[in-house]
Amino acid sequence: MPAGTAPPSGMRDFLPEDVRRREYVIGIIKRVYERYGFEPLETPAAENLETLLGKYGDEEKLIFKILRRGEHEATGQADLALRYDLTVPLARVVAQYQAKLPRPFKRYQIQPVWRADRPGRGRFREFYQCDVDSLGSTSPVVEAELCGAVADAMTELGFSDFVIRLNHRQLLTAMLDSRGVKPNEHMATLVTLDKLDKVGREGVEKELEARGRSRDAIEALMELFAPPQPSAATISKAMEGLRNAYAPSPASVVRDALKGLLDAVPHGQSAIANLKEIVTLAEQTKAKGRITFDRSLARGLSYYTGAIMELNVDGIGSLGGGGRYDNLIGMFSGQQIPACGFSLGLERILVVMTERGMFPPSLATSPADVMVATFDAAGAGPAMRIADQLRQSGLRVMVYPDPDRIGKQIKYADGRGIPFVAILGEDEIRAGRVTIKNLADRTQQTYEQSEAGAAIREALQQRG
RNA sequence: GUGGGUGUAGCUCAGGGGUAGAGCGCCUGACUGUGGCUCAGGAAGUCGCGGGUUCGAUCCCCGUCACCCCCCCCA
Repeated sequence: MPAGTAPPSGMRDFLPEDVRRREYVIGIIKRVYERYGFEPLETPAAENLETLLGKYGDEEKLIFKILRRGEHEATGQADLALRYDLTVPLARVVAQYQAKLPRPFKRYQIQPVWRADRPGRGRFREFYQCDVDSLGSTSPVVEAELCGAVADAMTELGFSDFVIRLNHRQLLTAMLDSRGVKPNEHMATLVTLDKLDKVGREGVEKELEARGRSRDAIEALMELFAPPQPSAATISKAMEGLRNAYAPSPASVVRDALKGLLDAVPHGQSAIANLKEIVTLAEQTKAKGRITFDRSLARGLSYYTGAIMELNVDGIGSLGGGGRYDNLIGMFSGQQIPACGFSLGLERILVVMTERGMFPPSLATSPADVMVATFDAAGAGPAMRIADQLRQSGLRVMVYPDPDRIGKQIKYADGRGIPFVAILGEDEIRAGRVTIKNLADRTQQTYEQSEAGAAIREALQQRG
């Protein structure tokens, strides 16, 4: 086996069938985002290295760096890097074009990003993100609308079991402060607590112990982050018919949970008020009944400053996430512009949709409606002429290029799912006619060449 | 980065110290202007790579690489 024909690890080739599926999903997401007034944006694959550094926290080791070129290449130094996400490039763009862009500015962006991660199920080194962001407003309307747009897109894609988990960075900070966790230990502690939904309470306690936390400190943290679930009955009622592990909660349940937290963490007051507003507003959107408050949701990126969100379905990691990042743009321009966004992971969505068979059958389309078959080289000219004629009547037409045995040509068309073959032999050419063979019902009929297009269109319509 | 598993034909995989197998796919013909079925034939593999043991290794041993799963992290 000749080695080295596989694409780089964690990166994929997309064969025609793959591209159709991807474009189907991207098309739906775009259409939904456009409905909310988001505008398209694209940025280069690479950014100056300094643009990316210092924005992500300790995930920076996963950035794909690009060596300096030419005579400087030997230094092994990098000056560029492939973009790690779409949010930091957006912040750069907004800082760069402040005068040109409206405020608020709403944009969506669907492009690949690169991470030097170890590939795994639903995890790639090159993958597409579908970002929506609103810049220039601190209103909770922004968060609520983003949740609504994401829920709308998921629903249009056919998902019925997704949940948007919600939390707040400032609330997390207040919670950790209240239990005596030092600010420089916040991130590491949060990363551990974030695993509550995956490894459970025991797993988290073990990991905290391994990180050197005292038994008392762990108790205090768990009491706050993983309290016994008094409302479990309410929740299970609310999620009747849903089989996912993440339970959406009615807005009232979310508000009750937040009220309870306020007593324990008075310093989280403004964050809690903010979350309540978001949840209440989101009730008026497609996110209604999809949102749940999750006090252990942390998210790794360090640029978040306010509300944080994560989109989940059962069986795979998150399908997307986002949050508010009011200070990021200021890192580029000096002028603080508040911002909030949400990112959908296209590949994860595709993995789940493929497993669940969520693509419409019409996606398995053929490359053409008609294939023109000929018997000898002399037929090539007439074949191309009639192909052109058929295209003008709105059909997708390909010409089989070689005068292979006719059976082989028909077999090719059949194998590609092309429903009709236009047979153009000596007899037909002489008579100015063409034989149209319907592969599905094995019938064929000879037409005047000028009438063939209409006949095929009609037959196609009847097939649906 | 950790633990486990797998590397044999284009694909899915079987086998086994003595020059390599199946199914599917592909090509040719039966059928010189008609596909899905059938039949006959054919092409195609330094058995992941390097070393060791052996008269002889694809098989046993050591190393190495790649891929898959778990942990980890994320989209």
